[in-house]
Amino acid sequence: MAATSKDVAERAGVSRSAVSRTFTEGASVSEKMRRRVEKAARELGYSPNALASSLTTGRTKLIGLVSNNFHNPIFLEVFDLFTRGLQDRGLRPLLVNLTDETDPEASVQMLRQYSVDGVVVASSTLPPAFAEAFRKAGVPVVHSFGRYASAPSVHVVGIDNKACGRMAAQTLVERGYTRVGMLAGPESATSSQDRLAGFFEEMALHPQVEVSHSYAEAYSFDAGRAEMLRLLDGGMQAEAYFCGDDVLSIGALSAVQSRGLKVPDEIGIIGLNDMEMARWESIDLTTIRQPIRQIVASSIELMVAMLSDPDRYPEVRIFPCSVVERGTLRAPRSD
Amino acid sequence: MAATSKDVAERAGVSRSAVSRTFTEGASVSEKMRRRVEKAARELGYSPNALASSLTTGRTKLIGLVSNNFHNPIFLEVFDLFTRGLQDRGLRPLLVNLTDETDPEASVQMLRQYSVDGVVVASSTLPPAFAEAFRKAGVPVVHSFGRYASAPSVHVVGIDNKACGRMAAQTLVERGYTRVGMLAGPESATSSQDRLAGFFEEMALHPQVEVSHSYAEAYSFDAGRAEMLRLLDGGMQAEAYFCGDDVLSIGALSAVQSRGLKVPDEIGIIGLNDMEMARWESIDLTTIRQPIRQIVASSIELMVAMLSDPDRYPEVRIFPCSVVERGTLRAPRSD
DNA sequence: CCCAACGATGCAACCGCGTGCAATTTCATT
DNA sequence: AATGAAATTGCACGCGGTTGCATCGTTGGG
Repeated sequence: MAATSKDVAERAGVSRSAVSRTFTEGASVSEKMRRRVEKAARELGYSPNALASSLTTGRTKLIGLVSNNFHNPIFLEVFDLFTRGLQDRGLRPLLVNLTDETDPEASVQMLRQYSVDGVVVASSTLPPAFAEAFRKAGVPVVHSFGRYASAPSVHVVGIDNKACGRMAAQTLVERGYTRVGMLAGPESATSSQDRLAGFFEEMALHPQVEVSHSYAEAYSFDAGRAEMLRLLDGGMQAEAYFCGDDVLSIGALSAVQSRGLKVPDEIGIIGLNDMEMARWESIDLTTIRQPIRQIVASSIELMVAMLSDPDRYPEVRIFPCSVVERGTLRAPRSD
Repeated sequence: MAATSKDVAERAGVSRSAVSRTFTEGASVSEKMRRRVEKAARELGYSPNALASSLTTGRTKLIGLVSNNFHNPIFLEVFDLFTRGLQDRGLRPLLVNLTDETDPEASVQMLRQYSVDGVVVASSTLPPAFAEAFRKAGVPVVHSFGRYASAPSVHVVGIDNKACGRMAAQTLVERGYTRVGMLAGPESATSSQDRLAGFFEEMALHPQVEVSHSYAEAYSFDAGRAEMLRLLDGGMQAEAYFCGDDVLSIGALSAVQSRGLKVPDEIGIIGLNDMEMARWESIDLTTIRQPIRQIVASSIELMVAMLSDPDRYPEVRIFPCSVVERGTLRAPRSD
């Protein structure tokens, strides 16, 4: 169906090498030859087969984009940023949706079969071991939104989740809350574990504060709402909650509202992410801002750097987060 | 780096053909040979290079998944469903984000360069011509959420947007509204155009109703909110609005709330999609349900069918929509 | 016991392209 | 105009697999 370099060569009356060279950056071709080949190519609607060429060059420009967060709206933006950023650099994202049923090992093998040049794991819930599996297979990998580790074996770009947990704790303490809780994401998610650890670590410095915690089943509105309803109806209500993610916060707010409680007077909420919805007047969520754009941009930079130097020394890039004050926490004590 | 069939062949003391055959479904290999090859393959961590084999088989199992709706949360679910559905059938989605800056023609060429077996265009806003460009290039294509056409040149799976517009109109008429408006999505989107056309068509049968319309800049919360604010502050307020999509509806609701108006007493809203948020108690949106799962599942079925019969006669699959009654429209007149 | 038929295997060509190398052309220089 | 260097071109091989065809060993039926 599609024209090959042979067809073009014949039509232009030159060798296949010549065709290949006119379509190869920096190859030695005379101006006359190039024009001749390009004319023939145009007439035949030819464009080189990227896969065939990858066989000899060893580069496919395919990047595996693997994630399991297909329910958190924040990841739509993440996918948007990743796909655009990769496209802008001539790279093609091969999307992998890692559900609970899919075998992680199979995904690794699949991406190797397709000879991807690199893999970016975009997930705040997958364990480091997953990204490491790619590294072991010799594939450049960067884990975005991954777990911070002091001695990483793969590139990690994200935030310091523990520090965020502490930050949330400090904020609640400053506001004078004395009975607080953390409504974390799924227990298996590394981000949940770390945020929770930081939260408790900081709270340990404030023994006057009573601390509790529980887990939502997923990073989703519904899970946040369900868990908050359970807490409220169980009569275990704290004065304020740190929710592990904005989606949980917003779900929780809906639950609070359903039970007729006033925010922030009767119950306080602080989230994490600063997703677009957090700004809505009807929500007005106090939250900790995670710099998504920077994380994605930095991940892509790192990936591009690894393509030219696959053995680049593993690096951790942590971006600072900060509290965005809105209306779901009461004002700081002015004592 | 990675082992090749030659390596495996040498190690097992057989020919490369034998290796190829043990990894090819339905090839003639003795049980003894297969075991021998599999052992060597296991020891070397070999798995066949999908790209190299595609060179001779002509199939890559790559499917271009192109969209430009990276801001409507509904599409996160769409991507989730598509990626999982494709994966389950051994197909790999190559994701293409079609922004305003990217040249559509370049995308077509790019996907051809990667020899994708097929393309699914998942977009409610792209014109039919875009999908047709793939067809012209000889690539199987199905346009999901595309424009209904009586004489399609490509496969289209989706809903009858005009009928939805009429359905919304009827619903408002039944509720006794006499001054209504449509808050449509971007003017260039085919779905906007068709929903609007249907809306006006139906309203033409009810001359007692005063009808107006305007466009949001995008299918997004913010755009819906902004446009509704403009309408309210311009004093052009109707009694009820049909919003072209739930995200617009929810943005509009936020605007209505900001201006201190009561829903549904002072202003009514009906949306389209029935996204998860529409069910939230704090939103409780009356809307028209679009059967996303069915549309995606059907699109994938169609794509798979086209892979074995590329010249399959173009087909349009339209799924019925229905009104989901919640709390943002007043009760029907009981006259 | 012989021969036909069939399944298993290897050989070699090919898929579409890149690239080292040698041959050839071009061009500036003397 | 002759000469040497530099630029251009083509040849042939290889990238990792697949597959038609010929060969070879088995098996089964007469």
